[in-house]
Amino acid sequence: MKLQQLRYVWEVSRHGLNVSATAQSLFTSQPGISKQIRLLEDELGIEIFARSGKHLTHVTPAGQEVIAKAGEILSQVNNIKRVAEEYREEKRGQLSIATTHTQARYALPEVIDQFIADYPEVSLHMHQGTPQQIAELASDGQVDFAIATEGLEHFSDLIMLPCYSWNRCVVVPKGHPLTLASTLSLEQVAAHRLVTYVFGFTGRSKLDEAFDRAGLEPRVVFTATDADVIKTYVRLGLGIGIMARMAFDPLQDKDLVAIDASHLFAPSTTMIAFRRGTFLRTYMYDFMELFAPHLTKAQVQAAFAASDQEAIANVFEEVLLPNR
Amino acid sequence: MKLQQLRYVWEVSRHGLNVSATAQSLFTSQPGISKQIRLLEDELGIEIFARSGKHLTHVTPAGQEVIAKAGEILSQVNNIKRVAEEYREEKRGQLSIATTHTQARYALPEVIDQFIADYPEVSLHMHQGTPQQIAELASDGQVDFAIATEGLEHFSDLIMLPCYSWNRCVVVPKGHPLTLASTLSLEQVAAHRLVTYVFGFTGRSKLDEAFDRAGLEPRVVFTATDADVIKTYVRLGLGIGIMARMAFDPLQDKDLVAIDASHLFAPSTTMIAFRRGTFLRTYMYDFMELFAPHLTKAQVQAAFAASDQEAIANVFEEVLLPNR
DNA sequence: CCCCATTACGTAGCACGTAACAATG
DNA sequence: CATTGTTACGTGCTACGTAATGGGG
Repeated sequence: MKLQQLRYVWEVSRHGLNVSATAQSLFTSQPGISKQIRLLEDELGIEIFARSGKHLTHVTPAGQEVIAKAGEILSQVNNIKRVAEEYREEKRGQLSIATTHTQARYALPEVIDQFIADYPEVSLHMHQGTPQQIAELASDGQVDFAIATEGLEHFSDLIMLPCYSWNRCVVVPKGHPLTLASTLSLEQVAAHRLVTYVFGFTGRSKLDEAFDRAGLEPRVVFTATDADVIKTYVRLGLGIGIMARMAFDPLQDKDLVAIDASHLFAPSTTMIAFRRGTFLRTYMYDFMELFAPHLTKAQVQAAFAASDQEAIANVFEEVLLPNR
Repeated sequence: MKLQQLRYVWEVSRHGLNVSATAQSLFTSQPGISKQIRLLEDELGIEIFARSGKHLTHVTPAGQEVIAKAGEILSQVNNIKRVAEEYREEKRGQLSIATTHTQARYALPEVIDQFIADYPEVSLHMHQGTPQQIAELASDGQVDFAIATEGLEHFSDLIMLPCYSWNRCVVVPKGHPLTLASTLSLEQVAAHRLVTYVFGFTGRSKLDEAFDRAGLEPRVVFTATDADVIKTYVRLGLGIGIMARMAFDPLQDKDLVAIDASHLFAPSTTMIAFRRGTFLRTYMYDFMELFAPHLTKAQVQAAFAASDQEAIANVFEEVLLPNR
């Protein structure tokens, strides 16, 4: 059994059982892969892939298990490489983060600014996408961290840690009637046409819940995946905006007014997630701590040891007060 | 990075950093191992072993982590081989069990008898030793199962499952004054000289606890690691025996009398343990179920998923009533 | 008929063994 | 001086690439 054989099997399975495509992506020849897989199958005495004539049709049950374990092995191989990097050059390496617009635009800039000051030799890669895509990237090991508020729950191989809690504000043009109200009520909000996040983005679900519970049916006339677009359409008079409070910039948004709405909606918690069982570099721990000061190396490693999300939640019980 | 390189590093570390000895045990040449380790170190850019002149003195911190991960990988490689065996020939393979005299002599025979009837093609290996040795064998992956009543607790990479609870009897020669007592009391027992298990064997600790709690100081005049020796010395009149009830054989021990003592001591629970993260063959699950009928495949896999021993204990709460 | 996997074959690289060497306790 | 790890060197195996072959949809 060779590591390459395991890698080939794993990659072929990842490429939809297309050996030619796999060969291209690995910059090698396709007969080479075919042969190595055959050799592995011969050595093990089982078929990993079922073939009909000259096509791979599906993965056998035995193959499923072999591939899963091969994945584990390849992941550990990566960990070994990382350990080596860590000891060889502590302050050099790569950091790949996948996140949503909201985080990238409003939460991360100062963190990243500090980080590149601390680690000028670490090359940083940011991927932006939907919460779904973000979670998949982290789960596949293509990025080190996923940062998002929603959509990370359904990946059992991700460890999710709470970073900060936040709430919403209602955004209206200057002089809008709502600015006269002393305290905002859900009914007042529901009376207007709304511009807010697309479902599945940036805590949108908490919003729907609140209206639901109050028996109100909000007239959402426009949805976007980020606050910049929301603000743009509020300016156009399409409706009032509901968005993350941190996305309101008093300097740039002088023509708008943000009205606190934290008493109307349940707070959302932004999470950072990474693959269970991966070795984290020192600078990765430091990045987390920069982003969420309670995520010290010791705390994170405690969460590592915890088996499920419930146990992790217990570890961080007290730090989830809304602060933005 | 090659699997062999990882294997070499792992084995050298297991052999006390003696490359020559490692080479012998692996039936290969020692320059070969030296070279491959060097190549791995070069590829990773770190030293795994610290050298003084021509001797390996100790493992570097980086090496510690690399070796740990290499161990994981080798264990997964083994799992892959097992998966293949499982699908290739479900009813053939090996089963290695490490256990104590008590289990081997009194609890296992009928189980093994049934097992070899069910799986004539599985070659069975029994290792006998102290609870300590047993746990180490299982923890190193040298045996599939460890079966014992004590000494398995301190190995965090072992999953322990409760098999059955049992209690003790007092064994005396026929006609001994204690046979006249209606119900035995601790005081009565403590009045005699005792022959029982060595500390750390077969639930000895529960015995000491009971006397301690009653403020009694038993006169233990002889200790042995197994009941056969205990019975022998009871026959010699050295004292009265306290041992597992199941170790009294009404047929062979006609010259002795067993007096139930389950009301005097807390019950002990015999456990079966195996390494976390190893693939178990179908016949291994079946063996466990033969030994302890509540250990069905589903139950065992539930325990697999549980993170710690507490969680496992919860799974099996109700099956721990003394029954032997 | 195109796409794709397998078979055939030649080559370059490398793992491993033997032998000689060096350093340590 | 015995033990142990490293260097040197030769060889046989094998992984991989190119080219040719064969099956399926």
